[in-house]
Amino acid sequence: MPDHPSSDAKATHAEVELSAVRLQEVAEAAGVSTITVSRCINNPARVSEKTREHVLKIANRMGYIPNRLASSLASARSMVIGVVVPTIANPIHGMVLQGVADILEPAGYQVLLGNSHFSKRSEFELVRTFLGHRVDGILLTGRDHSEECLDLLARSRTPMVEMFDHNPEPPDMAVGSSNFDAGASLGQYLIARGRRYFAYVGHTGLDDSRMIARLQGLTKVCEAAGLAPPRHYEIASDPGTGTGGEVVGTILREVPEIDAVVFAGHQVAVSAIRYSVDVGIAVPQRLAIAGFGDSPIAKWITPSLTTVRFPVRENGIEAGKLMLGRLQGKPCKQRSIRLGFEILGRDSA
Amino acid sequence: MPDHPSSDAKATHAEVELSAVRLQEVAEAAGVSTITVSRCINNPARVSEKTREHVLKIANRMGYIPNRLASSLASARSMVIGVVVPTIANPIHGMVLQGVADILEPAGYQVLLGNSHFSKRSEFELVRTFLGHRVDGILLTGRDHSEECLDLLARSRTPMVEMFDHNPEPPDMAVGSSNFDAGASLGQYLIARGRRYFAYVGHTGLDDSRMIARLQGLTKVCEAAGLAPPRHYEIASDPGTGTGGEVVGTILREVPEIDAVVFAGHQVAVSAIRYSVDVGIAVPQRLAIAGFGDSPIAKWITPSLTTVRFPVRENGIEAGKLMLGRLQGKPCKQRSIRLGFEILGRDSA
DNA sequence: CCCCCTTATGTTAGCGCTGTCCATTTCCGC
DNA sequence: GCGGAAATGGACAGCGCTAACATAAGGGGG
Repeated sequence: MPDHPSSDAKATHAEVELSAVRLQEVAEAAGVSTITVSRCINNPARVSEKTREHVLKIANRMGYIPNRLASSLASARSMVIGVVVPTIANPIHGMVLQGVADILEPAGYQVLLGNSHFSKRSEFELVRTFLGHRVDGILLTGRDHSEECLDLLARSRTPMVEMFDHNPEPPDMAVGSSNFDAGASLGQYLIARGRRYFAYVGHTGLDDSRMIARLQGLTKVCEAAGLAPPRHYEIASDPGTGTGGEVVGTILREVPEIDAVVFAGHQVAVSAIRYSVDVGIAVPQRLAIAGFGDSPIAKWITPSLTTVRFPVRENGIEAGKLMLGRLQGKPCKQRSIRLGFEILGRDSA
Repeated sequence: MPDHPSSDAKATHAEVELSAVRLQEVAEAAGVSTITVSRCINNPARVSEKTREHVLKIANRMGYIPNRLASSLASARSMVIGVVVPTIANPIHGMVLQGVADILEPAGYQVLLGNSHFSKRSEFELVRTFLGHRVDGILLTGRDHSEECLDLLARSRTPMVEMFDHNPEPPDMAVGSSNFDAGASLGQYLIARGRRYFAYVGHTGLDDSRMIARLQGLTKVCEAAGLAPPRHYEIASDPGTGTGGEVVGTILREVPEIDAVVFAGHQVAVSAIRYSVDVGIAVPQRLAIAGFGDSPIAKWITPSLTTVRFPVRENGIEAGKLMLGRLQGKPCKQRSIRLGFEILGRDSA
């Protein structure tokens, strides 16, 4: 052991974090104080051009990478945004995330990602973790959150945007299309084309309020048209997998008068079309099939799928913009942005 | 202004970070030192059970959320892993990421996400940013990185895993299937089924070495079989969009003797099938069509697509495990994990 | 009964950076 | 030439936490 008791700890640390250039080293090399180097990087306007160029050149030459942990700790801004999606394996959320990143990354923010697996409990845990990382903002998917989660968010005063669902009175901010309206519109479209007996197929075990809102919208227009409410079925599969076929058989066996099946997702709807064609159910003559969400396969299958297109990437972009506006202290025009949707009337209904 | 000059800064900070409970407050409330509280959370074994329970109960009641910025700064471990993907909008990378997260999140690590948009320059910038955040490890997609990027990684001694491509001699660690071998295998499959004149369709502007490796593998088996090397075409579209049709027309017009087209992606291959059927090109009789990667639509289109399936999620899982092993200091069995692939011989070739 | 070893907790000194306040310099009009 | 405003740079303290060392307390064998 060396006989420099005061530098022991430092020496040990230096071994761990080998050769990391610190602000102070740059300052010494440039012959200025540390705060000046800091300002050259974070607040260039407060430093003369000459000094700035000189310092930045040296910092660059030394391969200096500012330690954002220290910076964040001292300034209480982390330049990190936490994003919770149900599952990143679903391309939809991938595209939302792409929109988010396309706005946030150029502004210098990084995305900290978490998968809730459609569980409010996991969402809460992720929010807790994100707050531990002192993220500057949090984006959540949907408008259905646990009480304690919202409470935590409110108490921590962390900006939050709900994405991918419409919420006229969000806890903080929100972006998305109305799933209720989408369900209603699709229902109207089908009713206008002569459908009278509906079934709606959701997914068990996915605590997804958007799929429920779609059913509620559909139910409303059924009632308004004096029709029976849609029969509600659930299948135990991921929205991403193609196992929507068998349920069609079940439905027609149990309630033969049903002439339209609306699926909560598009992949399952496509697999239902595939199944129906295979077993000789005429689509759309005998049975209309429709879904929510679009994909190449929905367009290319025969008959092509009548479905609802949501502006997916826009969700992410608008959410990112909303967050950015808040973080930059701009006056917020509106807390809730309502996005539209489009009924893609194709061959299956 | 209050007359406590020494507490001015603190007061201002407190206003910003309203009501954040600190370690010290918990310690005072529990009647122990700060380090004891810290240990209760991070190193429970080093504290008696009685103390731990008592402290954790109080921490919980006070709603204490440890500040990981401070923790990371002091301990030089951030519990964050940086992941770079070309674009998260591509479901493939979404699934890889899901695999990564499924391993890393339960172990207490968070994923910091970055999109390189297939640009090595962006990848480098992201790595720089990640290092600024002092991530504990970095996952990159593919094995094609800029010199300065690898240099930075090596100098910073940050663990790194290359995902989604096979690299027998990685800079640090690697996981993936050999794209060269996949190209070769698909070529052999097609040659065995009587194909003699190949075209390969890649994507312009996507600096994606995996697609090139596939072509090289295909080229090798062509040469080995005494055939002409594949004619190389490129289309200017995302792999995700379905614009592979027109190129088939071009190919057959320019080189009518071509009897097999291999696409670098599956979406474009599917759209090529769709196009061919529409314009009356007999698939596979007149023209074999094959691709890389699988999806429901590849299976369901008529004729269904002959393609190569890669173990996508496994890539993420194995990459996560490799990283975790390194971070936990376990002896590393192998630095490079070779994953397989599967030729899905279907109707289109 | 003392010593050494193990276990439990405390003390100290930072981790690398930035906010605040203050000192100095520069520049201008009168 | 002088007072004062504006521009520029610096000293200091502290963000909230943990590594390392120090100390205290218990426990068993010689």
